[in-house]
Amino acid sequence: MARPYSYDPEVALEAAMHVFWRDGYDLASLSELQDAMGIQRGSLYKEFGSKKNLFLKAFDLYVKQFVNPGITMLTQSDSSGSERINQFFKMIPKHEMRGCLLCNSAAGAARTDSDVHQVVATQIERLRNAFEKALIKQTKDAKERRSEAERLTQLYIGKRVEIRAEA
Amino acid sequence: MARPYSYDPEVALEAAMHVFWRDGYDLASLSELQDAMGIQRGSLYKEFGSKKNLFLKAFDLYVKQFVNPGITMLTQSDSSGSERINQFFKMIPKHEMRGCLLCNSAAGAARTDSDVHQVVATQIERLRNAFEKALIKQTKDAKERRSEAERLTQLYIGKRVEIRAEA
DNA sequence: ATAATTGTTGACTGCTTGGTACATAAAACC
DNA sequence: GGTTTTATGTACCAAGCAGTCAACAATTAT
Repeated sequence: MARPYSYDPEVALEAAMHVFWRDGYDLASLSELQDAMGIQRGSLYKEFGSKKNLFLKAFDLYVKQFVNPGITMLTQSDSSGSERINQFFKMIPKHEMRGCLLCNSAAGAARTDSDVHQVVATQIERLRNAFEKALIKQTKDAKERRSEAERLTQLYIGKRVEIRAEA
Repeated sequence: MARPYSYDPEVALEAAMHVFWRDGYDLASLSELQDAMGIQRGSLYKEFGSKKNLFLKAFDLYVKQFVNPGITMLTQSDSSGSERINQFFKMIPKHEMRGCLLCNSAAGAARTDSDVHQVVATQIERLRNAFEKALIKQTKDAKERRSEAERLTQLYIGKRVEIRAEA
């Protein structure tokens, strides 16, 4: 009963995700976004509402595609916790110029906008909890386990930020 | 033989440093900078040339005021290496919203501009070398020492980025 | 066919940005 | 006191930004 889409919104969203990943929220201009997504500005706003909303949806997609597998790796139980943690850190690409969208956002957009702050904080907390779970057998004391999970989370963020900075 | 300054350039530079520290390079607008520095735009450009140059000078000042003391702490020899490393990490403010200008820049401006990239990379390397020196007695193998210094550097960056993100 | 609905397009708006130009003010030298 | 020198203040500029809007196109229903 109306004109059909000339593009796939999910494909467009994935393209937007990669722009935000590469350039960060602030430096990702709408012109760049619409070029990468292959749509015009009006369509972009009709579908996604605002730049911030587009980012939040792109961030969700990133979580599904890249954060969740890492968390699964840390929390699955078919190998020892320390082995899973090792595996997790080995998975970090050594020359990924884009870094990690979660870490990039923590260092960037999350500071300016409280909605972005919230979703970023939530994912960092998920990661911390995943580390904590992976440590449950080898570190019996709950407080110590928590602080070790915090350290591992910080180490992960630091690695990704540094690799990105030096790339 | 000419009109004297109505302000102290060093005081103004320090004010600029705090703006860059709080807001980051991109979000620090010239309007904010000139307000904080208490000077007008013409004077700012006559004295500092460009926003980037002002940042580079402010960054130098930050290194003198905040990075060098940390490096001294790590490399002075009146206590054991592990004690100095502990001391270094304990020195990190637990609720510093601004984080660390070096780490913030590594995650931000350093990616866009190659001059900024260079000065940031240099300071990160200094920090890494300072950790390495602090480890010299307890870690005999040079390769292992190097990689442990890398880990400590990444942990430091991650801590400061995370503290800033969650503040 | 025609009407109704909804996606598409691209020009347009108002705003902010970093940077510049120029008239003016304040000092020192002669 | 006039000249020179350099800082100050401000109006201005082009470019880029996020976001809007109205004409247009493509489909379905009647």
